[in-house]
Amino acid sequence: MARYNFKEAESRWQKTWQDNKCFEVTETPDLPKYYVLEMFPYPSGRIHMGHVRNYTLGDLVARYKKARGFNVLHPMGWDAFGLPAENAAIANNVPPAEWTQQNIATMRDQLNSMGLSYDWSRELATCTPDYYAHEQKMFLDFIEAGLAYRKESWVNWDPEENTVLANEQVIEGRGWRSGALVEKKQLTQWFLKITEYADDLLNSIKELERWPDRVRIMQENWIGRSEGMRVKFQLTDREDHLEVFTTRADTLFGASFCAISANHPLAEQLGKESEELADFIAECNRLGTSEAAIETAEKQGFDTGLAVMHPFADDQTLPVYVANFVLMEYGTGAIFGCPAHDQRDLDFARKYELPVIPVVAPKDADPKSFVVGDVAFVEEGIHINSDFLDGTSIEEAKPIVADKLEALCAGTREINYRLRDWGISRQRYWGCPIPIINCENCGTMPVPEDQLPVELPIDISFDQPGNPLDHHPSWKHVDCPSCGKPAERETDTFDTFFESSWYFARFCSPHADEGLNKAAVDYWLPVDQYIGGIEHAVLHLLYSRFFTRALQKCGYLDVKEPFAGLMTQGMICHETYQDSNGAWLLPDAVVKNEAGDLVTAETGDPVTLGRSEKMSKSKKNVVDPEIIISEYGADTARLFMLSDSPPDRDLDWTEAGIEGAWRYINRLWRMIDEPNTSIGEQGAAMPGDISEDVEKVRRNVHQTVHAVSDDLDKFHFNKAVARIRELTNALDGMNSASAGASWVYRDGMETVVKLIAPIMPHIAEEMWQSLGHKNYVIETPWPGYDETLLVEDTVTVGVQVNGKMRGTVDLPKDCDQAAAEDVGLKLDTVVKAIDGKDIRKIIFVPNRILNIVV
RNA sequence: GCGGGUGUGGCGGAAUUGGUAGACGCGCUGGUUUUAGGUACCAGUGACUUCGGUCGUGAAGGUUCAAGUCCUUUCACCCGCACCA
Repeated sequence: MARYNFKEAESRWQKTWQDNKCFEVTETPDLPKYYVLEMFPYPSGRIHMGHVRNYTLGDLVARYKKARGFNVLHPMGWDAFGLPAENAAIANNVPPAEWTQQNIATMRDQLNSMGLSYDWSRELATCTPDYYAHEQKMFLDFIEAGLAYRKESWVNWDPEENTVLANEQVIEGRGWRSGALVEKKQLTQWFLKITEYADDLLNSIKELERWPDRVRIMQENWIGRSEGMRVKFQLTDREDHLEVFTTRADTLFGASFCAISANHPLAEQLGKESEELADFIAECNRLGTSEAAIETAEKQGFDTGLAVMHPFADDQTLPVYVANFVLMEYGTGAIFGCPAHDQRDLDFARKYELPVIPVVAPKDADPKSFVVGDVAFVEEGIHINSDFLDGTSIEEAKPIVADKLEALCAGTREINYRLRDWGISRQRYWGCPIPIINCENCGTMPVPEDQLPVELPIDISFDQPGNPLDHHPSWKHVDCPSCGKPAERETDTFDTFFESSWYFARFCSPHADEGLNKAAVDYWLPVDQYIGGIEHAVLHLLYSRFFTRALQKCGYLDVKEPFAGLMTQGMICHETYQDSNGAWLLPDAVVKNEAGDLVTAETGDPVTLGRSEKMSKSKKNVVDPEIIISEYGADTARLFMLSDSPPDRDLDWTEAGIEGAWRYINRLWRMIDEPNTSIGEQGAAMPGDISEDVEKVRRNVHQTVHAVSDDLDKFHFNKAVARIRELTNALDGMNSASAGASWVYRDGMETVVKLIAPIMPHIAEEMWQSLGHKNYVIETPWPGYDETLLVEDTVTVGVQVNGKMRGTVDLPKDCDQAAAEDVGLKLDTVVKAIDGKDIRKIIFVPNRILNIVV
């Protein structure tokens, strides 16, 4: 028997597809289009299992839709700007451009070895001027359209390296390389006005019907629309007042303090007068800029000594604190604290011994005795201790307070968003230069269009800390485009989310001089199916949605939503291993000894098995896809990726699972190479005499096509695989010599080949050829099915007594209750369970269940 | 802290609208062929059992003739949080 030679076959088919340009497409208006896109990778060096899963999913969809007659656009490119290239440059002294290009070359080869159906003629890399030139133009158009502006904003600052740090570079409040305490520092940066679209982005989420609910909810929460009040608190002994945003103005009578952010103008002003306060502010600024760090830090405050008047009671004053949990970015950067009904405020009040006055009590509670302990009362209730609000519910109270505050000119209704404008300036080298020139006389000048692109210089050095663009000898020195006097280029670059916010559009016309060719973009967009990691649920996807709107406003394209369908895949997990010293071990370094215990391959020392976790370099629980592909082939890897877990769930990588996939592929091959039933002639008519058993298999073929099509449409890929396996089990088990069997076997095998083609394209082509076909599977349409063969004429119905299963009966389909009772009541097990008791009721659900209640 | 998600045999997972829990695969057990081998094939495989049955979908309640599925409470784990991509 000839074993299936995957190595030879896979590279041969990959070459065939490429040589024949099988996946290159053009706009064809009379064909239905389908744009399937996987999130393009950052060229980190080698592909990892997450990529393999992502691209296998995309390829399956692309090939399936092609078989169903769509004109499928399926491109691939490289998200090539980013921090790792700079880190590599510093660590290994390789220029980022070179490092990136090498990685792209390696990863392109790796992707090709997976047999993915990409139109490589559309490949792009975001680090090439040919790509980023267009986004510089877009940015200038955004400024023109009022969608981009400059303002001061906070960054993580490493005082030792004199450099800005990313959140991931801040480890426990210290710089990852220097170990210096990180500070917050203010810089002037560019922002895109995503908040201008806050309502539109929020409302349109409803229309994204083919997006997972959880992503939609996450985006809704991220935008965080809240209706509330901006309330004025008059400062005592001062002219000015404090403005506070709140969604719970109804709890104003329970206010016991006000707190402002350490970065609030008032805090800064007071900090100049008090050294102690300045120290406290500095301490807050060491917390880092991430929301998680701020919210989880212990609540701390500093009493400014100032007080404000309660808007409803002149005689009542509240102390004003500077607090580390108040964010300047949200609302007005100031809050009023109502400890009884907000846990953070309560923690704070207990710490600083501030009064806790309950103003909402549960319906059945006694207003006089109701107290709040260490848990804030945040549920629905009735107002107490609240003057004119007493007795009202929260929802009733809100408009009453709002009217009152507005009447007193002490507050206004306001809608606030958690969403902040998108800061796009990065103090980094390896990114797209921001096309701006700063002139002492003329100010901030856009680079004139005829001077675009502003190219990133390649001759840079990382010898000194900070941004290489800043210390490049000549790059930043230019003449002002307006007055001609010496000026300086902006040395910041764009956030790399900038590139990924429009690449899906560039793929439609990857070589167009104008960037986005209107006709091409109109034809292909939106992306019909976008596939990628759940980790991008908010930022990348929200930025892209905003960017598309901005591009629409500037006349680049005519769609509002870039991605009509979205599928988010789960992560790849693997068991973890540690040696006796607690050091992590690669799966390769672990073997089973004779006793069946896990030991290190090298020394035989015992190994501790940890639970399966997301594959990560730090825990070494990684498997290199390249090794898997060379050992088992791309089809095996692809099959395994689709077999067990549904796409949106985490997937456990196991050696045994891969072996199972590999065995199945060999079995498929054997079913053509050494079939149990002889394979009927190609194109022969169906013989008239087909035995009952064989007819059953024939039905199975049609039922499988129906079920698999349905599963693929719903992205239930693991179920589709299971159903195909069931059909192959049936075909393999036929083992008959009749003419009818041979005909059904060929029909079945041809169907199997077509069904597996999107999953295991190489062996599908190979089998197709072995079945005597001269064309390619990728050119054949998806199989159809005969409706009349889908329904069985008998069904198995469960028989229960008092809801407990007691047996099953085979009944003609759609038979009536009397017929079912006839058989069901005679079952031994049923008779026994009834035990002579009176039958009170019989419930019958046709074709499903017969339940006898006694 | 806030937000989101997951939980079913030894394991990954199936299970239309509430209607035969465990499809398909992995692993394991026994057997056959005798394969140099991780191959192939057949049978079995939720737990307990006095072999009559009984119990089983993270836990505890509830609704129902009937609950993995609906409701309430609760536990555990995972992910995101704006300069990683």
